[in-house]
Amino acid sequence: MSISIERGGRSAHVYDGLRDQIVRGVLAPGARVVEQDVAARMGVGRTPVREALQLLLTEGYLVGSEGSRRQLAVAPLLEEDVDELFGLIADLEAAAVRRLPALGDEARAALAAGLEVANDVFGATVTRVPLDLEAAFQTHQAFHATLTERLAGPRLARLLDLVRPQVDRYEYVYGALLEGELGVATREHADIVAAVREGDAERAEAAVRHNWRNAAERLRAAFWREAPDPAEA
Amino acid sequence: MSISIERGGRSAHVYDGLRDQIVRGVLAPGARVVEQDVAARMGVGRTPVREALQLLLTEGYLVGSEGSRRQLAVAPLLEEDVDELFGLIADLEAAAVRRLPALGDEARAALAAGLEVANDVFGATVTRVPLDLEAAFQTHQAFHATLTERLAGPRLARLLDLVRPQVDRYEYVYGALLEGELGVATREHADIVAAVREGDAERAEAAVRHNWRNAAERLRAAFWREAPDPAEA
DNA sequence: GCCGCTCTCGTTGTCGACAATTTAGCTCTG
DNA sequence: CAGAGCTAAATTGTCGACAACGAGAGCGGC
Repeated sequence: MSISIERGGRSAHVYDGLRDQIVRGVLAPGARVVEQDVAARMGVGRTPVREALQLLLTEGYLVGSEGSRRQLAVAPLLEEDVDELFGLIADLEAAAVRRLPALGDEARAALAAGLEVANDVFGATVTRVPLDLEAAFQTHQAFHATLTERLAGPRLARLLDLVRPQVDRYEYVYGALLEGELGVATREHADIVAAVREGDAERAEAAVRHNWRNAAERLRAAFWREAPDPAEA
Repeated sequence: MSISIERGGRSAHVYDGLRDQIVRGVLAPGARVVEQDVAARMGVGRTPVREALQLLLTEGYLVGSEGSRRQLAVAPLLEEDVDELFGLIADLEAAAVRRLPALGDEARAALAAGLEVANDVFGATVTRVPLDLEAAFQTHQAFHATLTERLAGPRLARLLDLVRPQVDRYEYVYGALLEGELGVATREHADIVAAVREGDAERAEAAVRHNWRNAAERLRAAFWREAPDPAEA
């Protein structure tokens, strides 16, 4: 799914479990995270936990209290971060899409086809009632993963892996509020697919930016509507 | 040299020491890094070393051999990475500069003034003979740090901190080869300063991209001239 | 009753030891 | 002499223990 530590050690297991719980809100923003508790809960020693925790800290899922002694807590979701975060992911995906001309013709066609399938799956998921939020979340992730996985070089892919799950946190927590508006996202995705198919990098980049800007707008509207001051740890 | 020194833990000490040695080429690309060796050399246990190593791994200074067991080595400097890396730092700085209008008038003036000073210091350093490579390296870092430190939000600043030192590796190793061409960089910086002073975000962004594109070009020329195949771990 | 102090507990930082697994060298055989 | 198998060293993953530091509760003084 994401960066993941690959080697099937306990570190990776702890990391995956904690990250999942954070993204999905099981571990609430602001909740304290204690090494020993996690170790006991996961059935491992403190060393793998420590390793996973450090990774989660550098990736921004956890924040450490200032001081020589780090006190870890789940990073809060702040409205003022939405702009920067969504602007960032837009810039990064735009950078990936800009490399569209570097792809060969048949590779580009394959990419467009893959994107179309991914968007169809996403569209089918979000129109089903009742909405399966988890499925919508995953199929949406799949679309954007498909978009960049063959366009981004290793460094850019790293940054995308770093930023995207943080965006996912916002999308997941507020996904339920956006229920009626997910069809719009499908149409925006279709614009991206069309631009990719034609190999028009400039238009594709614009479509990507448009998509993320609107996503941020939708999200902020939901913020304001539901939770004027959500988590101010 | 960075702000990060005083957060006293042995972890930080090991991290700073190793990163410095990698950026400055003391630890050659491809060199293996063994926990116990580092621990013995730094006079600490393996735990802080392990922590520092993991950080250096996630930041891309080290690469791990594929397999269940991670074998760490200093990441190689490859010519084909130059494009992506410099394109990435250009995108990120451009994203920061794009927020220029969000700054107030007096803050913008202060930024322009600070940049001018930084560029003057850099210019004075690179025209001195013989060239003090270390000083040139640091004053160049200082200019770009000044440019983004008040424009970038925390997330963007994180990504910049992540990418910039990797660019620095290339600049440091090949800085000696660029000796005669550093004056050009000073002029490119002056363009950035002028655009910032006038608050012209678009022109500033273009100047930033121009600067990095040229830097990549200069670097690649040096690569090709001196080392057709430098470090292929 | 409120404020400050102390003391205990909680939590993290660090280390050494042990186990597992890979790697490299060595020997034996064809 | 070459190759395969085996053994030993090297290196990493993991754990439990100990020490240091901070936080919060309880206590005493004002």
